[in-house]
Amino acid sequence: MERKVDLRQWLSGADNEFLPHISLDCVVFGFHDGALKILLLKMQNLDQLALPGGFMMREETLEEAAIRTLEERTGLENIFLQQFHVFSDPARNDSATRLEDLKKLGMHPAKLEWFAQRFISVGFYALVEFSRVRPKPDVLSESCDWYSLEERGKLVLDHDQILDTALATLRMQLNHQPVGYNLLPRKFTMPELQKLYETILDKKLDRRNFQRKMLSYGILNVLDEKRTGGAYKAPYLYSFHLRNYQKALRQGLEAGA
Amino acid sequence: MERKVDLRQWLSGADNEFLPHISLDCVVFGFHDGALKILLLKMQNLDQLALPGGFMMREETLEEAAIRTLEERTGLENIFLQQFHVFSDPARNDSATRLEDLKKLGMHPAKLEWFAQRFISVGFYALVEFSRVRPKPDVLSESCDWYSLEERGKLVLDHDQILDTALATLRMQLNHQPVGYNLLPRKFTMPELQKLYETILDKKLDRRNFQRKMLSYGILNVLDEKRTGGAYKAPYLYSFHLRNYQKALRQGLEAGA
DNA sequence: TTTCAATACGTCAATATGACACAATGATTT
DNA sequence: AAATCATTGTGTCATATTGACGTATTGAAA
Repeated sequence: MERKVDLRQWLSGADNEFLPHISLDCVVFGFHDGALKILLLKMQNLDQLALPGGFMMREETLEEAAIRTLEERTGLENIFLQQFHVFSDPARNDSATRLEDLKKLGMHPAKLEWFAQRFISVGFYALVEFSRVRPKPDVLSESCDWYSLEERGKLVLDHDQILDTALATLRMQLNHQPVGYNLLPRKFTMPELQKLYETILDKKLDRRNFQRKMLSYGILNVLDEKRTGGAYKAPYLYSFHLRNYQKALRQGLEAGA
Repeated sequence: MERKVDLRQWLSGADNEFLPHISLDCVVFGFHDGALKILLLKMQNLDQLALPGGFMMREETLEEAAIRTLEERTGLENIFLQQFHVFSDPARNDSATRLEDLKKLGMHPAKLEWFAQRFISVGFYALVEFSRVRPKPDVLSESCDWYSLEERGKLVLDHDQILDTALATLRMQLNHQPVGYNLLPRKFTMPELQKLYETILDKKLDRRNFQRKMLSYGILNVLDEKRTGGAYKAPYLYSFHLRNYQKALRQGLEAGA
């Protein structure tokens, strides 16, 4: 029988089911209104934002811990995620004010000890379909919401660095991971796909050349539908040809070069 | 004052200066005789080979721990290394025979406990210049030597998987990391560079097109020397134009496509 | 001196790329 | 109902890049 212990239970006094010194932080990417968004938590009574994170139970893998964490935070199952870096600076979480903040939240001193220890944090990035996410704060936070990359302020601890590394990784793996498939809804238009590439690569691409190259890979199905409702000419809808897509990713695309 | 505690000291009874549950394993790549080699340890009294690994001291980063480990194993300083994956399967190091083996080595029961715990291991790959390495076994092993990828047998625990992942990572990052610079001696010939690419990518490349592409990047200095001594026509020697090389890597080469 | 096999340099057709033109569309405005 | 509009779909063309291959050169070995 599986024993599920979440942070709320644990904070309320259950025995410690987590491995010490190891944590994980997730950069959850979504794509909405032509921009990359990330999921951030606002700590209770504080003006600081933080990446959703968690700890590892004694009998699960890092990936299982990340999935557990993200299912709680997003309401989604089968989340695509990749670990990308371990952050291990001894000073990364010994912020002077951090424990004070937690004490203010009324945390029991015995539990404060847990947060006082040194943590090595494994960074994951997750790709989710924006519209399907139902953000839910965790015990320590008062809100969980989408933020665009520009409007985020300074994040807690080294979370800015984690986010930057995630972005750089996403950029490097864009042609090797199913980024489009996981960030876009099942049906999407070519301009939407292009905008996604432009956002991640942070550069403009030629509309016509982009389309030519994308179609040449044979990873897209042109659907017999158009996206009506928008202004001006209605673009075709596409979906991914999953088998060809995965095959092409194994070789590595070269889109946006 | 820095306090250095190595595995030997620690095993001999010093206080535990290592973080629990966290280990690291290094895949050290060298290039010799036109083939990729990796550094492996042979455990005492056992026919098993293992990757060089170690633990993390309470006040160092993962990278510092890996460098410390590798300096001991290779005699080199300034080793190029990259973390590439964390291996966290709860069952990865609960081999039935493993503790028995360690007991046979005469390890103190108190120290055996250390090895009995669950470990999350961070995988690093390192690129070194083969000829400069002076392999040195650690306390638990009787030898430390180069092996070609083919002649290695089954490795301990999940080290086969770690090695395979390192290779796949190396292949993917070949055009983004200074692989040639770190694996080859300062002066090298074009055929040597090509063979390196062919080995890592595991495919033949056209000699003339490879040279054309490499030279087109402007990352190589043609030296006024040739490699004499070999049979037949003496090839030119090259060295990397470090500034251009690093600039080109940031964009990502496309060699061997 | 000849032979040899590998290196250096070059050619060329096929393909891919980057930059741009123009017609078609469907909602909005007149 | 017609004109307008910004965007989308398709196509062109000069240039650059690629892949495949040919030939001359070199330095050691025969």
